[in-house]
Amino acid sequence: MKKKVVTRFAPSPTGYIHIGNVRSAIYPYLVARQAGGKFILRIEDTDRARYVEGATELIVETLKWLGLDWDEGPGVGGDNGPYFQTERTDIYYEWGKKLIASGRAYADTTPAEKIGEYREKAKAEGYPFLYRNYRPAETPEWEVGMPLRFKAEPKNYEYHDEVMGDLKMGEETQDDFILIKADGLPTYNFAHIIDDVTMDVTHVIRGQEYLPSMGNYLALYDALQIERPIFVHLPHILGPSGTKKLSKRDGAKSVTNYRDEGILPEAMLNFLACLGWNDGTEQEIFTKEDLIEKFRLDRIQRASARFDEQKLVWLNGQWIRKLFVENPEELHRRAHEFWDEYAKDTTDERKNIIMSIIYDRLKTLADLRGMTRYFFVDPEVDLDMLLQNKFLKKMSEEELQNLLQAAVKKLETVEDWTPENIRTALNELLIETKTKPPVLFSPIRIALSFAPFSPALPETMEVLSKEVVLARLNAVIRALSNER
RNA sequence: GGUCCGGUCGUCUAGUGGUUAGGACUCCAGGUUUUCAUCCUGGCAAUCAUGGGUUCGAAUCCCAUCCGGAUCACCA
Repeated sequence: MKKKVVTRFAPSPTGYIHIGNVRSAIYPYLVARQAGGKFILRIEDTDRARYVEGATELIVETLKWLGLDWDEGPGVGGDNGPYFQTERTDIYYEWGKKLIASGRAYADTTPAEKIGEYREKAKAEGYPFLYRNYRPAETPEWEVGMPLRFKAEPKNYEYHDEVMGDLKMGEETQDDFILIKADGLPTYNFAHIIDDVTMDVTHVIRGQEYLPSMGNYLALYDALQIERPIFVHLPHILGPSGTKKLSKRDGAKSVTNYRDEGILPEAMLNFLACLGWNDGTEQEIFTKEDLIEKFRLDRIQRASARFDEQKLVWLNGQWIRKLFVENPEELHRRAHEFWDEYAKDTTDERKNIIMSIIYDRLKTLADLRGMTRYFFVDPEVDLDMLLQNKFLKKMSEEELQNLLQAAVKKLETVEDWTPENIRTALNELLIETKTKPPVLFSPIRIALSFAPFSPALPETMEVLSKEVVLARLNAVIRALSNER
């Protein structure tokens, strides 16, 4: 019988999840869901020095936001727990003892300074440092509190990686490495293998920085006589300069930063999944369901990809439009926290109307703040914006003033303030003033909003109300005459 | 330095022996929207890292070189 697919995301709680490492959560999730298997969240918290309070919550929050639900792990439990490595020490000790019994692990009380000396010596003599060349002759019986070291028996290993293909690890890649530290906690190198086997994990999906350690891991699977899982090593995501892998040290933003900047989780998931993966077609927009259906491990790119925020923003614009068309209520809900503080006293109904005329100009939800402020408060009159406009540059201030004056007079006559009536009035005005559309409508648009973008004029005017429209036009007329 | 991985438009990529090397983002131009943005159409843009082979034919197969990245912890 074929084994049930089990994948996992196993972050260490040392801070937020950034763009560079979230793919190692997305891909295992997709693999598990596609196969109808399980996706486990495991917290690798054995490094007490780098442990950050609250980091687990941050991880949970990020995964939830992206829509990556897990079947076992913090918050949901499961039969293979605990899901925090610090709570699993008995399991590691048990497996460590197996290795001691088979002669493949030994207690190593060599002081760090001594190891440092060996390393220096090897470096000075110009050959690679391998601890197994300095293995102590006599070792005490192991007990918790002593470092436990793997005893390498180097071999040539071959293995298959779903992304990288068939690979070899020579003897020089295998060494005596620490399994359990002096603080009684296991190292990643040991713990992840024990956890994976005890949790029946079938696919190890992680960043390719672990590739050079594969010799040691393969040796461990071998010594423990456990079956190797399927290996999937993901290429790195590079920062904007393209020269370095994205990392917190170099200011990589957290996934939730993008949420706060108005990126939709659907867009983020879509973007990240397609950074270094594609289905071979020209499709660009993928829903989570599309991804679950179409994702294939063997189509993951081998080369590192650069993170391009511009494309993310474009994709987000696509998703905002898609969401408005398919589920406007949901878009309104998501937009809720992004409205300008000036809008706090505005009814949801009015906000929804504004959204319906502005949504196709939004690239991020955060654009809402700057792009809709003039609906709530009178904008500051900025005559330069008016006078520098490409259609109005040639006009004198007097001409501009007359034009706006004419607009006021015309709009005053509109009784029933509907977009249709406004449109009709503006069209008549076009004929009466003998001007071209850009020349007439640009100053009106600018006078009403003083914003770089605004929706169609009649709709904007309707939402603003007749009184506000007339007041703003008059304010600009006054400003122009003061200027003269 | 040793080991490992990689290398197609500026960026993300399609491509597995025969293609005018295709698409997307960005940028530019035109059009629609009576303005801006959206949207549509078109354009710029890769001598497929370089040099050798193999072959009638190579981005695709082989070798070498170069360049880039990762990793060499009682971190993960």
